[in-house]
Amino acid sequence: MEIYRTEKRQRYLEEYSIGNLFSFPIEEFLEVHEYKRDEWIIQEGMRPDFLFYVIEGKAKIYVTHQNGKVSLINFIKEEDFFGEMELLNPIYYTKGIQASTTMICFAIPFHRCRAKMLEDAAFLRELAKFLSVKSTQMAAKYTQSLSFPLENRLADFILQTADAEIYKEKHVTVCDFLGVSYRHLLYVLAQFCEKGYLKKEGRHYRIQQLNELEGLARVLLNE
Amino acid sequence: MEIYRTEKRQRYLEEYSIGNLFSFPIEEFLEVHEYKRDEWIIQEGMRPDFLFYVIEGKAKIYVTHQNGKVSLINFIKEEDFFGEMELLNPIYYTKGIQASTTMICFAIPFHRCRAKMLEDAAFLRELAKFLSVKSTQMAAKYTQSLSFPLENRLADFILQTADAEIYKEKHVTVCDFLGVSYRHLLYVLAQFCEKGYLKKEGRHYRIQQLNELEGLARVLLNE
DNA sequence: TCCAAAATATGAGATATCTCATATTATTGT
DNA sequence: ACAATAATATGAGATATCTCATATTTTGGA
Repeated sequence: MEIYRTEKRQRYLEEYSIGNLFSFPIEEFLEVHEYKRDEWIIQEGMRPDFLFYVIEGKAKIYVTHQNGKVSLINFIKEEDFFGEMELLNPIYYTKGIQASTTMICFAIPFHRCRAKMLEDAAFLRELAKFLSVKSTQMAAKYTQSLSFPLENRLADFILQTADAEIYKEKHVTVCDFLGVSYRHLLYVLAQFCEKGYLKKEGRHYRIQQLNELEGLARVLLNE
Repeated sequence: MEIYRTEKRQRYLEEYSIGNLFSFPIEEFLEVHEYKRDEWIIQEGMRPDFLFYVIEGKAKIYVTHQNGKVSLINFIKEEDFFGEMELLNPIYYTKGIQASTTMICFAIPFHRCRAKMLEDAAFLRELAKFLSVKSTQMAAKYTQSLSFPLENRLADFILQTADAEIYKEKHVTVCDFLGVSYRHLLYVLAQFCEKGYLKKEGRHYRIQQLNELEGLARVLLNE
């Protein structure tokens, strides 16, 4: 982890202003943190000292269950907050946050800003909006996972993450995210290839029949 | 649906004050609504005109999927808000809300109060807290549903809903809530009886081995 | 009071998904 | 450059869960 100082910090403050999210001057309190790929930004079970706002990069939210299974709850991306649970709730079991690319965040120290933030309607409105979307998404994911087999959820995931017809997510990550075993994921990917929806090219997959995948993903839609 | 007027309204305003959730005088705007058991308070896909706050009773949040499957997303109980998604988000697919007991709510009309509420730090702080808990709970339910078989989640549900050692939820409701088929729910209940955890008494079940059920439920714990 | 609808119950067979074992192939740190 | 670790791959057998069919019982409303 690296904390940007002086000019470098200043550059980020100017380029990615979040002043509009607050009705008090926030800049002076902002730290700019950089995390490397795979670095743990927040350890599971530990309380962070900052509210974070993502400027660049992606991260993953993990939780470990008693039986040792790990769930990838969600991805965090540009313009998301994290650490907001700990800002609002004195008691909270903190999830682990791991950078999946190099990540640059604004870090707002609780000890200097908690009171101000909790009094600021502009900020709280943004935060409530963010939380309402988050909660809606989780509810959607929850009901989808109960109502549809992997086939549908995987099709959706492939479409969301594919880049120019190439799908190349790590199987291990996808298993944690979609909550299925490695074995089963490979079965369903193999089915997609058999049916001609995908074509395996080395360690990647090329989308061959977009329509079919869209059809499978579409039934999830609604909310 | 019945709207309480004059004295009856006044009685509820006095007995269940929510003035402390706002920093502006809210009382004058509050309507007091009563809904009968099984009545739909909000129709799926329709936008409500009020933010609701539950005084008495319980309700269920439903969503219908394209394949016709219905999911019971969650229960709403005393002191919960609903309609807050529509307050915050101009675009939102509204879930259906159905009273499961007689329900009495404060209804805060959007057209008179939206602006005030969205400027009120005290209210927004409460709302953000409420949403953060909701989102955390959904995340927990999501990962649990992916990581544990029905056995564990049902044990937890039985313990949470049993009243004086008697479990008597409707199977149909439980299926929608836990996202399993009717058939499978009955299988697992039958197993619990075979193992002696439960004893069937007419249409109810009596808890016989609390410890065993707690053991099954405990592995969900964490967050 | 009676009928239709809802809820409960159970069997049989299918399938979605898991666990475990075992190889092979990348990737990473020293 | 090499060894250790992580990721990919595949088979075989188990189990969690679903679908469909069918019967009985309970319940709400005309």
